[in-house]
Amino acid sequence: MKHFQTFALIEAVARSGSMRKAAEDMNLTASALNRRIRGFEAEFGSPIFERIPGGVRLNPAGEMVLHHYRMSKSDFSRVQSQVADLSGERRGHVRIACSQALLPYFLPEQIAKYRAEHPGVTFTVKVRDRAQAEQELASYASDIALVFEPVYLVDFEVLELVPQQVHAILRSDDPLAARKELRLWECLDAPSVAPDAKYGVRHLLEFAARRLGRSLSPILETESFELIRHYVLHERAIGFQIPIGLQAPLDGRLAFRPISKKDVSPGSLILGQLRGRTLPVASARFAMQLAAALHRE
Amino acid sequence: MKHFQTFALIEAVARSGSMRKAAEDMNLTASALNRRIRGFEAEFGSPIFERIPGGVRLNPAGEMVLHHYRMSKSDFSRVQSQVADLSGERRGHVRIACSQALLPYFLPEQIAKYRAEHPGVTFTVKVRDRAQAEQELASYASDIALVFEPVYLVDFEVLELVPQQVHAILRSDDPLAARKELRLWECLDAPSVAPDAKYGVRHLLEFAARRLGRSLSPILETESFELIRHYVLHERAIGFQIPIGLQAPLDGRLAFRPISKKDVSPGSLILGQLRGRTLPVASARFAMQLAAALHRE
DNA sequence: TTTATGCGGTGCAAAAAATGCACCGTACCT
DNA sequence: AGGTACGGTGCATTTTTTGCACCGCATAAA
Repeated sequence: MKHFQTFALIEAVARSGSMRKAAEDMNLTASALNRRIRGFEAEFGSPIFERIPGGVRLNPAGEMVLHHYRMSKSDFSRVQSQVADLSGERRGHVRIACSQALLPYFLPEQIAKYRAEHPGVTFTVKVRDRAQAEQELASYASDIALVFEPVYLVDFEVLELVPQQVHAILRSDDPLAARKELRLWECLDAPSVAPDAKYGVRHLLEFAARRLGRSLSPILETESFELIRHYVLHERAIGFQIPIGLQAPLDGRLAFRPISKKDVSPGSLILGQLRGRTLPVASARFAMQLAAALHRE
Repeated sequence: MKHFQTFALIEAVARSGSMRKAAEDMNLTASALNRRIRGFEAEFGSPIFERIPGGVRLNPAGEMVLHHYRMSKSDFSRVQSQVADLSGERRGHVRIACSQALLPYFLPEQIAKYRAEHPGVTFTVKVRDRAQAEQELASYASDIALVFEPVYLVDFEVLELVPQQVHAILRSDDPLAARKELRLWECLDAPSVAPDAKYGVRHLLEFAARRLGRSLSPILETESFELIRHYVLHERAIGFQIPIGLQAPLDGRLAFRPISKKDVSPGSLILGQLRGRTLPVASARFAMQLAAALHRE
């Protein structure tokens, strides 16, 4: 939208820390950009950038301005979306920040389902860890978040919460695969393939292991859940993941077994939005669909 | 602010119901205005005005756009005010909607007191009845409201509440003036001068009279509290008012006596703002001063 | 029914605003 | 000391906005 143009320029400058770089990003010359910034500052009544050697940086006033911009922009697009909705168009764009575990099965299925009913709606999916996901909401960069074991929960409004028990991922020919449920110490005895420390699954495991006086010493530690799933096919090892990210492949070479609740307490997969915010129609409806689907999980 | 210009034009058109009139108000030609409106509608994706014979009218989409604008504008000026504040300037503008009773003594004193400390702050005072005052807040036309016995209280956040007993206004030579406190039936026997039905004082009196099986039959009914105060000097009659709007004139010709709480229950004088809104610095500080002053009443 | 008035909308030329280019002074880094 | 990259500015150029004149249309008065 045109009336936000100056703010968009400000945001670009803030992001790149340099007027010239921002000017290039936004397809105009540094001089024009410079004048717009200075024009805004004059009109606003106070500088919003601190001029530092090598570039510029937002000052506190600028931070406030930028926050105002992001709020306004998001509210405006909400209005736009609601208007489109009441004219029966069912258009819109949904921005989601989610944990990795939702990528292989849950989200693609849900998005496809939604788009089957509303082909005019488009999606942006950002993969974020639990801390970043909340940041995404707070800066109005995403509309809804779907994360496992979020951390702060400030300004985070829970729309749906579903407990997820940590599961072990192992080869189906592994002796342990014969069991219905595994105990944690059984898993700790085997070589393990674990997600990075920033993930909720790892956190739950470490906590539970410490309670047993043991510790997790993975032979492979990674940020990629996909790598975990595939690695256990190549070496006898145990991976960990929550069930929503798991689905038995057709060839039957992998098995998933829950770890006993006596050892590892279930974590929460949480669907949420920024507290107090009114979402655009498409996002709100999609969030409702997600909530219903999670409820059935 | 320049980036709100198009919205300001939209607001002007909505207010006057005509592009040509609005164009004149905003000092540009109808053609330019027309193009800006159409340009906005195109960019927005939907018409916001309904073209009717004789002019235009906002459609529901337009209502939403206008509401977004008023919110954004108010938030932007809050940011501006906070920035000015943190640079130590103490500038700003406070917009108040209040009941008539506050005009003679309370508000002028409070405003003068505030301006003595912060000469850079200016004020707008709108006199509104209790229903209109809440409307003022909801449309972001005023920052704070100070009203007697507000009606709806939806989206109205109470900052301070002070009970006010209805007082009778009479000539000091009236026999009843000898009493410390009056009973309602005494007042009903005398000719009365009452505020209009939309005011809280009248409402409380009617309610109390009905409880006694009596009714108020004023010889003079008016919207002007000032007229009430002055009329009782000319004919033996009883006026009604809350004490915050009363202060004995120097010549001692008027007397004010509370009506017994046994007959008329006290009403509430309420200071409030729009629920959930963050006020500009000056308004917030002035509201705090008002709250403190009311607390002492 | 005719006429008159006022409305929104449009083509075109003039005015205003934003932009691009070339250049300045300055602070930092090598 | 020299090189580089930064923000800022004067001026010609381009883009956008505006004003004027005018159209078609609907309502209201003659």
